[in-house]
Amino acid sequence: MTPAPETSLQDIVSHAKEYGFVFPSSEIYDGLQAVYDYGQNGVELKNNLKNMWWKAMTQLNDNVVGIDAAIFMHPLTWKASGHVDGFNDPMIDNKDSKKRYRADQLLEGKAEQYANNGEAEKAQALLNEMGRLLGANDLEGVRSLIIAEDIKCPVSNTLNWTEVRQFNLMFSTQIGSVAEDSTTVYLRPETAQGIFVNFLNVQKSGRMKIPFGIAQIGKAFRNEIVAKQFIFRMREFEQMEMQFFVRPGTEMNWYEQWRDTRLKFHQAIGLPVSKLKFHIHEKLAHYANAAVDIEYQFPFGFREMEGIHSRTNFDLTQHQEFSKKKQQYFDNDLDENGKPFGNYIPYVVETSVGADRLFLAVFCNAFTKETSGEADGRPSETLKERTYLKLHPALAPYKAAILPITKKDGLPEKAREVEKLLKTEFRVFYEEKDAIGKRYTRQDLIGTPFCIAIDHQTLEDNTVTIRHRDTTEQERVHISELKAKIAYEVSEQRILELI
RNA sequence: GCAAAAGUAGCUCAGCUGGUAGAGCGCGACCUUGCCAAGGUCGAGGUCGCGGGUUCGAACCCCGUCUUUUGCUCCA
Repeated sequence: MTPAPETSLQDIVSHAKEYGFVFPSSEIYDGLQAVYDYGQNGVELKNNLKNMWWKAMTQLNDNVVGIDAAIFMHPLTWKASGHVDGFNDPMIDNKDSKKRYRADQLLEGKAEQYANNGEAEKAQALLNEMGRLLGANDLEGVRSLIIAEDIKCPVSNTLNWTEVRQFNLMFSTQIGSVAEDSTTVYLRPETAQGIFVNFLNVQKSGRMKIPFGIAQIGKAFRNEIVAKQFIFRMREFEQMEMQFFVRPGTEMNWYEQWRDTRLKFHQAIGLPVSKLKFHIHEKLAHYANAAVDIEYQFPFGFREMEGIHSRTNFDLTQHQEFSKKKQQYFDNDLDENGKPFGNYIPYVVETSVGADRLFLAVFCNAFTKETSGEADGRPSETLKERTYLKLHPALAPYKAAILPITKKDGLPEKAREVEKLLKTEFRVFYEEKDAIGKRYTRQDLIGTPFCIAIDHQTLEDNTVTIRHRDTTEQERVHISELKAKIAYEVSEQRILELI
C-alpha cells in the first residue's frame, strides 16, 4: 500500500457532506455563508469529542467542575470584557486603492492637521462633529464629513470612498417584547465571560479552594468579516473552555502545566505529534501575560486549534469594577511566614479549544486514501483505491456494524440476536442488503472500526468474524466474547489514561 | 471588499457553429451471489443556480444577480 497524495480541503468537505458529517447551512436556499450544520454522523463524532474533553477536564481533575451558562448575558458584561468598545470600529474603504481605514482615525488625522496649522478651533469643531455623528451612529454622516473635509486616501489620493460600515464582532438582538422597553443584548462572542461572572457562585456553592477550574462547552458567535476554510472559521461555533483560578504569582507554573496537559489530550485522541505544534504569542492581548496556541497541520497549513492563555486578573477585576461586587477570594493557606495568603483577586489560566476545529482536525487526520496493488507490479487494472476514516474507535459514530453474509438461511435472524446483545452498550449498525464487500466499504467511509459478519458457521458454533477497519484483517471470535472485546477497543478509559 | 474561474441527476462530469438533456458511479425493487465498492433485469431522479434580454427556438449568446472555489485584502 502506498499513501495517496496530500488530501485537499476539497476532499474533506466533499466527504463530510457525502457521508452525513457536515452540511452547508440552509443549502436549499443557496446556503448561508460561514454557517454549517452537523449531520447524522457528524453530530455523533462531535458529541464524542465534547464528551472526551468534558471527562478529561472534570472527571480527571477533582478541582475542575463544569457549568453551562446562558448565551445571553447582561450587556455590561461586554463593556467589562472590552468587547463593546474595543471591537467596534467604523471602517471605510477607498475604492481605488482598495485600502481600508478606520473612519474615526481619518478624521482625527485631519483635526491634527488643523491643530498643527494653528487652527485649534477648527480642529475641535471637527472632533466634536465626529463625536456627535458616531454617538448617533450616523455612519452616512461620517462619510459625508470625510468627503466635506476633503480627506483623501493617502495611497490613491482620491475621494472615492465606500460607505462607512461598523465592523462589530458581536451579534446583537433585543430582549423585551415592546420595542421601547427593549434592551440590546449580545450573543456571546466567547464562553469565558459566563465562567467569570459565576466565579463566586461556583466557588462558594462548591466550597472550591484555589487552585480550581470551571469548564464549559457552549456556542459562541462572531460576525467575522470573511469566513473561509470550511468549519475552521464560522459565525456560529462551539468552544470548550476551562478557566483555572490560581494564586497570583503561581500562574506561570499552571500555564505550563495546562499547556502540556492539553497537548497530551490531543495526542491521546489520535492526533499525531508530527501534526501538532506550539505557537507562542509574541504580541499579547491586553489581558494576557503569556499565551500559546496549539496548532494542528490542517490541509491549509498549521492553524490554531487551542489557545492557552495566562489572563492575569484582568477579567475578574473588570467585573468587580463594573458590577461593584467584590470578586475576592480569601486564601487560608499559609505563606512562608506562616500567615494566610488572605484576600486577593485570583489570576486565571485559560484553556480554550474550538470544538469545530478539533472536529476538523480529527476528521482530516482520520481521512485516509490508500491505493493497493501497484507495488506488486500487477497491471494497473488491479489497482484499488480505498478510502476510510481512521478514527479512534472511541470517537467513531458507530462502534460496530452487524452484517449477515447473506439474507437467507436464518442468518438475518441470528444477526438480529447479535444486534440485540450489543445495542444497549454500543451504537451499532445493522445491514443485510448488498454484497458483503460493499457493506464493509460503506462502514469504512464513516469510520466504523469493526464489522461483525454472521455466516453459516455462526449457526453451528456461535462464532462470528470481526473485521478490522484499518487493516481489513479478520478474526474469529465467540459471540460471548464480543461485548468485552469491543468494549475494550472503544473504551474512553484508554484515552483518559494517556492524559 | 477586490480580481479570476466555475455552477447540468445524490456524486463526478459530457453535451459540437443555438434545435426542448446524457454517461459512469450511487440510490430503490427483484433474481443470482460464502468475505472486501460482484453480475443480471427493472426503476426513481434534472423547469441545466436564479431573473431578465436576443431569437421562430437558449444548458449554450448578452445583461444582472446569488452561491462556490482560488489568489489578494481583512481577521479589530
